Amino acid sequence: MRDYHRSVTEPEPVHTYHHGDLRRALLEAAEQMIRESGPASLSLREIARKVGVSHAGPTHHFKDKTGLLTAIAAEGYRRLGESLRAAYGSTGSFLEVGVAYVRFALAERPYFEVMFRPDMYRRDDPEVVAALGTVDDTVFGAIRTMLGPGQEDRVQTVGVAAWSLVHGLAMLTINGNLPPELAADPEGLTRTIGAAAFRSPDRALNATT
Amino acid sequence: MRDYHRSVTEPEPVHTYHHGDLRRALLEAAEQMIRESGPASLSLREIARKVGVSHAGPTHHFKDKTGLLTAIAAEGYRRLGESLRAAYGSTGSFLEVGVAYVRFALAERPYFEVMFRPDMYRRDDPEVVAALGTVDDTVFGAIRTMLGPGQEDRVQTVGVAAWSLVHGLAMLTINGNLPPELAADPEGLTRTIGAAAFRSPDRALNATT
DNA sequence: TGTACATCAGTGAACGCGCGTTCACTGATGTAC
DNA sequence: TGTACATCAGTGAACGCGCGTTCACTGATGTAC
Repeated sequence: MRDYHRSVTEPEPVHTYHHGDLRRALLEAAEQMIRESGPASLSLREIARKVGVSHAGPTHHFKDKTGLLTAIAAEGYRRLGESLRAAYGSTGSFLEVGVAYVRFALAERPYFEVMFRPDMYRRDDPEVVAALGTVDDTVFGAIRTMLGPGQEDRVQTVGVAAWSLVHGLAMLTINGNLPPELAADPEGLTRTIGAAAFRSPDRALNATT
Repeated sequence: MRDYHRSVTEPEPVHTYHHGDLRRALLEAAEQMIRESGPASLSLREIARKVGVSHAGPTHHFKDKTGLLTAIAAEGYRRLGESLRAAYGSTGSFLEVGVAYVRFALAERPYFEVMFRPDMYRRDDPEVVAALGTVDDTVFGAIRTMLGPGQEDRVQTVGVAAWSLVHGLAMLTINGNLPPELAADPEGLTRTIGAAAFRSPDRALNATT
């Protein structure tokens, strides 16, 4: 249960016996189906069909449909946490954490979409809560470092501002609300507007002086 | 068709005859049902039931379910446009346009949620396109005024940055991702982070100088 | 003012569908001895 | 090494459900004369 995602990179373990790795296969099929048609039209029976298993099979690995979506959300938060941590670790830049957020939203769109449809899964699931905590730790750690000491009262506000900016940009890009020439380079766009808001006071996004 | 929304404020026209104003009644029922349980679980039959009409009734006013959702999206963009225009008209402040955006998202949440679920309605519907155009005109007009002449190349970037910020904030608030103490005052929060990013270069959201 | 008629909003039965979930089951696996 | 048994992953039939859409219809309305 806790390492099916790591084993994604391992060689397929030859489908002898019952199925071998149904749980992971179901999650991967679900991810692909969400990528193609969004999470709304997802059906347990169709996932089972795609994997080539009886439609009652999924029950043994996920209590019900919500259970499967909860597993997807948890995995999504885990991957997001890893992406953000890796970005911060390799660049030390808070801006690049934001860029990684947008990159994740677009590359792992199926996860991202489920994660932010809280009515679709159990938000109080322990794995979800734990993975979310990891994301928070990374982000707020980066903010505290960026702000320096004595700025604790600004941490939360800066966090929400940054999160809003990249989350909004990701959503608008995914939903096709942006002009094509901007949507074509989401990471560059993130750097442009992120830097304007968070990096250079003298070039902030305004004109009132 | 084109004025059912204006008549919302008029006295109920006594339900004699067939129904009188089924179209508007259906839209209002839909709005209320979305407010209670989100747009995903919306069903035409349930709307008809709620209004007290045969389940085949809606067909005469909306070709199909997508048609009804398209009408809701169009109405949503119309109302959003009015809200933003009113905010700008009465304050002349671009920041207050952003505040009005967030206010709209929370107060008219059913519309907002449908508007940004493009898979649920026909985005190329003429009414939708027209209403969207009005919104754009208002926003970009405000930006151009704020930036002043000779800044045409920054208009689009500033627009996307501002939109991302308020859209992200609205989504995160709606989805319950923000700490309760911040979510309690979304307008104040919008002013705080909006002003930081767009108003005072010397107080931008950073600390790297 | 009165009659005939066209319009069209709303009806109700019927269609076919795919869904999530339950349940008794089968049969391959791994383990105890 | 071999046998008996417990485990549990996956099966397939059955359930009951609500849905969107179609269709021939009814009956109230408004209009033409």
